[in-house]
Amino acid sequence: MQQIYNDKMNYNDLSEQEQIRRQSLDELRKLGIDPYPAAMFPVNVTTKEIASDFSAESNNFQDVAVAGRLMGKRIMGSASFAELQDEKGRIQLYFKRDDLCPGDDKTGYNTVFKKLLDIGDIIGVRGFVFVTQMGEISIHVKEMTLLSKSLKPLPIVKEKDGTVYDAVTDPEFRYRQRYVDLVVNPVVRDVFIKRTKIINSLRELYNSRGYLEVETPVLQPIPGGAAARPFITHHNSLDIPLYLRVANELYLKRLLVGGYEGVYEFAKDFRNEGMDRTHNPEFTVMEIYIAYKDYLWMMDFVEEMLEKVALDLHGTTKVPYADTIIDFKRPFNRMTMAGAIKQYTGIDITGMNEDQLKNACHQLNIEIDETMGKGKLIDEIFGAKVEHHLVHPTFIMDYPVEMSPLCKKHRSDPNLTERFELIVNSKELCNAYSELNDPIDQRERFQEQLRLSEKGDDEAMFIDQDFLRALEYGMPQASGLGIGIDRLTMIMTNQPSIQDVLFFPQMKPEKGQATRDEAQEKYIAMGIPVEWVDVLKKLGYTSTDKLKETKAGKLSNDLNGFNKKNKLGLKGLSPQEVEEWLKE
RNA sequence: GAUCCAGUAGCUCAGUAGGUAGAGCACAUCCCUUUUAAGGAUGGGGUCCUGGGUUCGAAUCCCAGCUGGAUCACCA
Repeated sequence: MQQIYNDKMNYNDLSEQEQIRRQSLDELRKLGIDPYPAAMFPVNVTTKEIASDFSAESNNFQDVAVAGRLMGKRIMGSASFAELQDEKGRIQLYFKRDDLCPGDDKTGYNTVFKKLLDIGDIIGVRGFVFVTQMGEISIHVKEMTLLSKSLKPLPIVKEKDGTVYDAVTDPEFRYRQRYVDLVVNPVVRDVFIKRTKIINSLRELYNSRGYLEVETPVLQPIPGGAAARPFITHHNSLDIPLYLRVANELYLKRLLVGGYEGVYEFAKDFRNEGMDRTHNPEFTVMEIYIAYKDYLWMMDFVEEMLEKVALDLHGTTKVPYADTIIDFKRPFNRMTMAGAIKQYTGIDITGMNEDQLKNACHQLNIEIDETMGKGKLIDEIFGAKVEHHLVHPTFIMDYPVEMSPLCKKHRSDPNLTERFELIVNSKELCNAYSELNDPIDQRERFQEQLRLSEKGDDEAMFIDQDFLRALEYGMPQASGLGIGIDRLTMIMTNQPSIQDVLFFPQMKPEKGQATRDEAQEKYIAMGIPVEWVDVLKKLGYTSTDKLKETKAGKLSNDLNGFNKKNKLGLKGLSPQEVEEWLKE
């Protein structure tokens, strides 16, 4: 045991169950069994294939090899049943002592399987498939190989007739240790399979149209394409600040200038803003730009893609979400921004100037501040009074020009832009434009953003001179679209929180290891032997500063007492030794 | 950022007139020897989130903090 733990403190820190598993590990090695063998295990079938294709009549699957995690063990003397879980599902294993160990030596069953194998261990088995008296398809195991020993006990989740017992539900546990969540909550694994299916479904559609999947920079000198606060970083050899992208729009449009007629990217974007049920600092957006199209064409295309995703995933356009069913059957509802506001507030904002809009906000009890321009005021009204009504897919079109600096002016009203958002479940799911390709207009819009920025809007866009230069060479008319993939996944998989569709949602760092290791060096620098550092921390001397305020006599007493009480077996300390530590 | 709720065994959770910390599953030992979340018996396992305070005595009451969740604000 000592060889496994270079440090006895750590061993004592382990729970009883963890200590027992480490002892089992030791005993396995003594029996000549490598708990982490290198050789491949030749799996020839999955549990799902057996479950769906086995029939007693055809007597198939008579030499199967499956591998997975041991999820349950029921020992009945010389016979045992166990549950094996692989990626696709679970199957029952049947062990019979004399079949597993045909000779005189029954160690393989009595010791290895019954005693040294734990729930959570990864094993491979060979055998034949049969049906038990209870009617359960099972594998009669003739050979078993330990593939990877598990040292931490898994939470035990059991299920009977669709009722789950003791399910792991603590969100913090689930998000921080997603690997455990995935093992014990198969539904969670399924959500992420669906997420990939959604992305594949969209990609198939785009590729079938001949659009090109591309990659553009994540590190950008100017974070353009969206109004959002960026993360900032620094490049050492160039010695310049770089920003993590908030959007990839401006780069994809440069590619239209370059002559590609349809480009798309599934992009991770980063925004240094609040976190909640629908916002994570990094998130995935699909952006696509198609030359010679306009936003009206794009609306039809969005309907086509979302209907396809729903059908590919569910086989129907009707998708259950929370208490309702969202129907992605086309066509979707279409309203203009002004029309929607008029419908839900009775106020017609058409043609209003900034003061009139501020009045309207007062009238509607909407809080505003001095930094807000026309665009932001209208958006406030929409957000406060309209958005929450829009549960089923609804296009909101023709946004005011002030809030859409990258969008072409409306062909029949210069105060509006050719822009739409698709609102589903009261949240923006898609955003699309007839892209602005007039370089002079674009320059003026950027300058307007600059004025907003000077007014105090910290999300206003920067001027990207290279982008303007690209537009001056000429960009074809085009329509562009962004879809929030995380939110789309939430809706399509009926998940209430963005954290449920991200494998590793952003969390506050766990306190512990990292800081502890850093501090350990400080203790050692004081001349304290490594083996005493953990003892000090256990006694509450969590910083070296705290330590220096303590008298050497008391300290050596405390340390020696702890050593004795916990039978650590460390060599006792003299007060003189301890005094040396505290000297500077 | 504001308000509310939660934090007790590996997991799910009980536990207040303040008075020695509990259950189920898991784990260990023994018995049983073809089970279906669960065969039987016995047993081990706890920083009751952390730090203060009140008290003879705090898981429990008070204050502060940490972590998470919910709602709101912010997030075109």
